Amino acid sequence: MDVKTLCLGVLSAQGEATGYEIRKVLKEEGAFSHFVDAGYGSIYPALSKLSDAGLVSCEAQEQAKRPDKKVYQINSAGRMALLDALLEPPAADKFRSAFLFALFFGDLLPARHVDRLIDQRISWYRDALARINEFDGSDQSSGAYFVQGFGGAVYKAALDYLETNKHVLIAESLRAEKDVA
Amino acid sequence: MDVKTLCLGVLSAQGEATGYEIRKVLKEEGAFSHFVDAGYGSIYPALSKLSDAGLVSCEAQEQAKRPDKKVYQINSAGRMALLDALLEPPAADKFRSAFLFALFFGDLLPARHVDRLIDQRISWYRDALARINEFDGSDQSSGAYFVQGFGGAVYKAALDYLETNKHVLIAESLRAEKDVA
DNA sequence: ACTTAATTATATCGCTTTGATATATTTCAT
DNA sequence: ATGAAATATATCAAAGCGATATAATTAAGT
Repeated sequence: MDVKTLCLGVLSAQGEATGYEIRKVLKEEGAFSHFVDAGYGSIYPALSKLSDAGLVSCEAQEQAKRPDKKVYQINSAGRMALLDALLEPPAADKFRSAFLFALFFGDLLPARHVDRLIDQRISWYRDALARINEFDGSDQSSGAYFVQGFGGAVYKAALDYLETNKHVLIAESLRAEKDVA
Repeated sequence: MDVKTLCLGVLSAQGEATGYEIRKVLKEEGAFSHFVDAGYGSIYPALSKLSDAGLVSCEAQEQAKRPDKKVYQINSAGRMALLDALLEPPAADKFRSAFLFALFFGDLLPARHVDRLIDQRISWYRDALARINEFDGSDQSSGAYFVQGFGGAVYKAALDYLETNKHVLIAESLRAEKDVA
């Protein structure tokens, strides 16, 4: 997904925003953070290009002794460009997990390490689930609500699986360690 | 996740392989394809670097009228490097979905389009689920089995959610379209 | 009251990855 | 026999990533 489109989406949903604020929505506590990602290195150039293309307006507020604060806002041409992008066939979902890659080789690793890895991931998923359920559904668009529900369902399945099956893998891992000794 | 580590992992699990074969395991029907991804543009340079660093051996088989076929094999230094990499704290899981991003703005899109998007994603998840369940658990390591189970659980949750909640979103979308007309 | 840490905010830069493309042969199906 | 798909390596521009620099402001800890 093109970062320009992501920026247009955020500006469309949130009204005006700075690059800094856009990154927060895409990467940190924001509603989009669960399924997109973009850092400063792509957001700032994207906003410049959008501004050059006339898809957003940029109001530079002068500030004493620090760089101008640039507040961006989507315009009607930008809204059309966003729609065009949304109507194109979306790229395949992409899931990457260094955690699962490591667990795949769990047999080579100390049981203690595997145990810690899974525990950390369990608490990560717990946090993510809590974070996604924070949003109140009532004031959202039906699309946003649907997406939130999807995320919740997937997180819950991942969490349940880890909690239910953790001990099986650990037991196996401990058994393998004893065999070596 | 560094592509060099991914290559070491595949070579460790599969024995000897060419760059072409490694890509298949990481990207297409392979066991790793569900949670990692790498193209030729990163695999070939990674294999060269690994070879330079003495972590894999490379047997170049001369072939008439086409470039040498380079068969790589992990060695003991490579196995140690893999272990080192696996013991490091794994990067956070990353999930990206242009599909969910589009659905977030479902209210702006024609109901027919939303309908088609969801149907496509349902059949994608059905395929993925079938593909992941193809593997027979009996001959796998316990780590691989655990990872396979995780993938299956998550795919199933995603599929169930889409099938159960699709009609709600579509109904809402159709209602919105009538309101405009 | 004082200092430390976190937050706000923009920007750059090297490195890696991506996605597409080029090339050339063999194998399989029609 | 002809076209399509698979095998296999390689390169390249464009994009993105992660880390870092800068600098002021605000919140928190002691």
